[in-house]
Amino acid sequence: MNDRTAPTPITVSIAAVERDTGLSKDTLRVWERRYGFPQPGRDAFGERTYPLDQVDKLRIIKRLMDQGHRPGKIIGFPVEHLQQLAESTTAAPARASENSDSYEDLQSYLDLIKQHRVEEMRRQLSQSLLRVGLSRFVIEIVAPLNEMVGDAWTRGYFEIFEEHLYTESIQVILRNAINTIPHPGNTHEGRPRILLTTFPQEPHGLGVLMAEALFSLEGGRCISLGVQTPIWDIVLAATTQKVDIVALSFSSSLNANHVLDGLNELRTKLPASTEIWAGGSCPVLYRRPPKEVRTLRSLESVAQAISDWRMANRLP
Amino acid sequence: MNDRTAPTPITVSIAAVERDTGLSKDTLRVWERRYGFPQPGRDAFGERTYPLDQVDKLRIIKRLMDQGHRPGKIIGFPVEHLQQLAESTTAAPARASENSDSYEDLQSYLDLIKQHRVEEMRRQLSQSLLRVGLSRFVIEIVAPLNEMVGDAWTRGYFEIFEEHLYTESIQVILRNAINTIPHPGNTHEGRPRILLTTFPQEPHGLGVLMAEALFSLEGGRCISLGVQTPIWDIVLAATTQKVDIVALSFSSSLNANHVLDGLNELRTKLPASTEIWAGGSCPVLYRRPPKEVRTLRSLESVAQAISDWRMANRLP
DNA sequence: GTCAAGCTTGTGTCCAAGACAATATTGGGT
DNA sequence: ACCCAATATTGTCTTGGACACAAGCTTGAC
Repeated sequence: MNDRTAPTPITVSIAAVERDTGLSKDTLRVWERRYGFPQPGRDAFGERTYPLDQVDKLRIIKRLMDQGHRPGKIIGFPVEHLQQLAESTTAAPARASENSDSYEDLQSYLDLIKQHRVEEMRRQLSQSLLRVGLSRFVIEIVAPLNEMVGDAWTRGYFEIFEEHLYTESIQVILRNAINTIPHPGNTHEGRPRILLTTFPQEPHGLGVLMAEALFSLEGGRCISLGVQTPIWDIVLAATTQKVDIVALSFSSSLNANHVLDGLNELRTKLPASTEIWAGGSCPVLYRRPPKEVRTLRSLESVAQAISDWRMANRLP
Repeated sequence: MNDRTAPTPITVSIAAVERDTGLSKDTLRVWERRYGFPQPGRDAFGERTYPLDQVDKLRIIKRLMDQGHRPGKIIGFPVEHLQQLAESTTAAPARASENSDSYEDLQSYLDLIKQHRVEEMRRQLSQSLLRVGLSRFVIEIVAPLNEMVGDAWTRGYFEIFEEHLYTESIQVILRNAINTIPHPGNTHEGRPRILLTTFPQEPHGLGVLMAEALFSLEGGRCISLGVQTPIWDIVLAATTQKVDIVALSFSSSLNANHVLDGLNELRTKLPASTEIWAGGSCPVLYRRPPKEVRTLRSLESVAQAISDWRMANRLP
């Protein structure tokens, strides 16, 4: 580490490559051994020195891997081919299911992000929120937008920082809106009490925030732990906070077995009186829905779920 | 990695220890070889399994190293001795500067967390905010509280979920407060424009949020990317957003070399006209401050830094 | 045709002991 | 008391082998 790059600025150390590409040192060495790429030179001390063009290629490969490609398949391709591959999937698949009007609206948000007009995007989001109300805003605008942004990133149309800009904006708007929801009066005495968080492997927090908005609108009392809470701590928190429901959000990037195992473990450690609700875009939730866990297939079903809970627990 | 902790929940893998202590795998192995500590057991596959008490001791050692101690000197001491050492050097100076009154107040927040009275804590935080104003609230209450909560967690006094409850509460209060700051008028035309984020290894977002509050109060225009932005994306965002300053937050758990290398690399990739400001509790920032980077040793210096920038750039 | 279970291959992480540059500390000479 | 050189400490890099976990493919049941 340090400035070995300085004397010969055309090559960088393995630590720098790890930083720049996100590929671990171990991975870099094992690729070199197995695939013959990258093929760094050596400095006077026998340590690897990576030319910049190889680092660039590694960055592209990493990006394609994030999109689902496997290293062994693509590592041999020349850079031009890889770039083609990254851009070839960029074509926009028109979404037939959306009605054209709202789809146009949503698309305009993507354009604003791509043009980096963050303030204008926030202004328009706020306007939409005021126009349609928080519930419809979350269900009809934020949720599909999330998906479109995720898609756009997968296709390489968005850079990571553009996704960050979007996420931060939505977060600001949603948190602000949640703050304006009046605290539940005594009609339901703030029940159910709902603990919201994600598993340790899940860093995405927008799902939790959307759920918090909808639950709060229904008069539930939300206690959010943010993201990435270890299972044992979820149990501790649920117990000490005396919650009725533990609600979890799962994105599609998660490993199916981890999700199911985690939910089962949580189920055994929580008292039976505490319900577990799971939602999000993770496919396994709906293809092999775990027993003893309520899966919320869509955000529209949140209101019904709360209503069901109140019915079952004899609350108005 | 993964759930090898599940069958015997009292030990953790080397990757988990690296994540929790900030000590690299290489360092952990070489300490074991040289000093005989830590001394993890082995699982069925011959891989290291660290008991939790050893992880705790490692955390204390890391902390003492951040204060200038050297591993070889202290690694043999028993835990109690290390704790004494840690408290004798940290506790006194930090608290002495506070008047006893406010220290009592801060302590009462910790008690509220420990009793899980989240709503009451938020109410009191809001009151404090109203009483002293956002600037003093951030500097005199949130910052020392963060430190105390971090301390409490390393000592095992807090569970992870209690830290999450605290973090979430502060986040709600701060974001709400930031929202109420009126947008800068045309006195400074919203300059400087400041990009805020953290490096990929840094998941803690409170530092960014505190900085955003203070910068905004000074009339700067903040663009936050949230946490964990790759260096290359920081450069892209800084360019497209035409920011004057890139501000980064570093917690003490980060590896010193990674921080310095990352800052140096960022410096070479950003145009010279873009300043880099670095703040947070990471000791290396102040023990070996990198050239061409402005380090903000304390939150109080934020106002001065903004003022300096305006002076240097001929703005009122 | 759909889905679960079993099998094969790909892939990342871990292990070992040795080497050495970078940083901190000590000692000696002015 | 100050500065430079010698010495000690410490973190990161090296090699090649091993193996668990995940993705993809095939088989078989309904």
